[in-house]
Amino acid sequence: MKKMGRGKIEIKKIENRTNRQVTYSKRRNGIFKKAQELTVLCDAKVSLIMFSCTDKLHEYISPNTTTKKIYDQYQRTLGVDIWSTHYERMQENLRKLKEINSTLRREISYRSGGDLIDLSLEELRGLEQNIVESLDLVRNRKYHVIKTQTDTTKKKVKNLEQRHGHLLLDLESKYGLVENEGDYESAVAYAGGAAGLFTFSLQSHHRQNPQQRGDYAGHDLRLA
Amino acid sequence: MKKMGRGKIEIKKIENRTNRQVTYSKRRNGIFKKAQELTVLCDAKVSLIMFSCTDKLHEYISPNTTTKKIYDQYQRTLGVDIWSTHYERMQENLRKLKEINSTLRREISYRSGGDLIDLSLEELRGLEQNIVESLDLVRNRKYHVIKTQTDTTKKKVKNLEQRHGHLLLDLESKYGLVENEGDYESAVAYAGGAAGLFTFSLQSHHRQNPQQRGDYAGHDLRLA
DNA sequence: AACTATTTATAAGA
DNA sequence: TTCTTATAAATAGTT
Repeated sequence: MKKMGRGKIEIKKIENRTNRQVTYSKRRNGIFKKAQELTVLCDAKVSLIMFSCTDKLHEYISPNTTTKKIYDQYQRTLGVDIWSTHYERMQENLRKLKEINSTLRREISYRSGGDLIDLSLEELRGLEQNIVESLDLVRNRKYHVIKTQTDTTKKKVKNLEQRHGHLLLDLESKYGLVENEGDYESAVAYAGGAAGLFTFSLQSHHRQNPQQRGDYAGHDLRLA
Repeated sequence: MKKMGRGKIEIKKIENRTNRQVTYSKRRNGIFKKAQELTVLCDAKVSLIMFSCTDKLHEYISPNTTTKKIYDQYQRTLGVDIWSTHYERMQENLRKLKEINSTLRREISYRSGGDLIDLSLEELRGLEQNIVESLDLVRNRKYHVIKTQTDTTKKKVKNLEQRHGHLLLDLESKYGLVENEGDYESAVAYAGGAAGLFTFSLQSHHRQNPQQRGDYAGHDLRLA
């Protein structure tokens, strides 16, 4: 058993994993002890955070303070805190978003007929013109949708009528002339699904319930 | 000269200021060296922040990393990060604002006649109704503004006419009958400031330049 | 800041 | 991991 070999080591990465781990553990305790002694002897505040090469976390923090406090003071002392880029950019983003938000709200308000007192006659004319054009677009779209739905419904009806006709012919060829067409409705019901379209189509002649207006103007857009 | 006395010290606050300062300085260097050695020997990452009792800052940070990175990893490792309250609340705020923004944009888009493909027939009806009502409000406001301006103009004209009449009477009483009213215009000019109102009033019968529509629809609302 | 007697930390071995 | 111990390193008191 040789006891020789204890001695100076070169300061470079210890390649032997176990050895490195042992040294890490020992020296870590050494530094922590030193940090604690410094804290006491010199009335200092120390934050010491270490990650081993396997990313194990070890920390020393002086008593009567916290990591956050040290860090806050660190930032304050450096003046430009290390988050400034990230953090201030965030703050700037927030500010911009709020500004844009407010612009958007104002625009919606104008378009809804609010805050008009702010607008000049010229601006009012522009706004009116703009709303008229928008209304035109909305109406065109509405008519398009109605027409599409109507066409679809017509096709369905036509299709049903054809099928009804075929049914009648079938029945006639199998059982002779059918005198009573009272089964028509049940035939439609049997077709399934299409019935709803009639209801919808009829609805398109009802007037809009004024309260439904809120669906468009009533988003709760305030911030929490 | 006694050389004795070097030796063990008790770990408690050094009361002598100078002594404490010297010890702080020496031990600080000692710890920094240890930290650097640990970094190299064990491939660890170390963040060491110290404040002296006079709040002087000293820092060691392992090469190839930053204090921010260490603290970010520290947070991640601890799970609950110490800045969550401030930072994450900010992030949440940003998210909400963006969401609201997008809602507002959609609403404006609908109101301008865009993205209508997304809307059901019922929604289109609501939107149309809403725009009709808004248009009404805008038109009412426009008429009100026009009427107010017209009334103001009328009053100004009436006032000018009166003053003109008084002028004529004055001239007449001083110099006898005035036959030529060619001075009317200069009299108006002399009244000052009111002339512009005629111009404005006349403008109100011009048609809106279509390009001015952009005043309302053309805000650049994209984020940078 | 430099010196050095001593204490303290620690590398290698068990 | 922890203990041991020879040796290296740190440092308290001094200059």
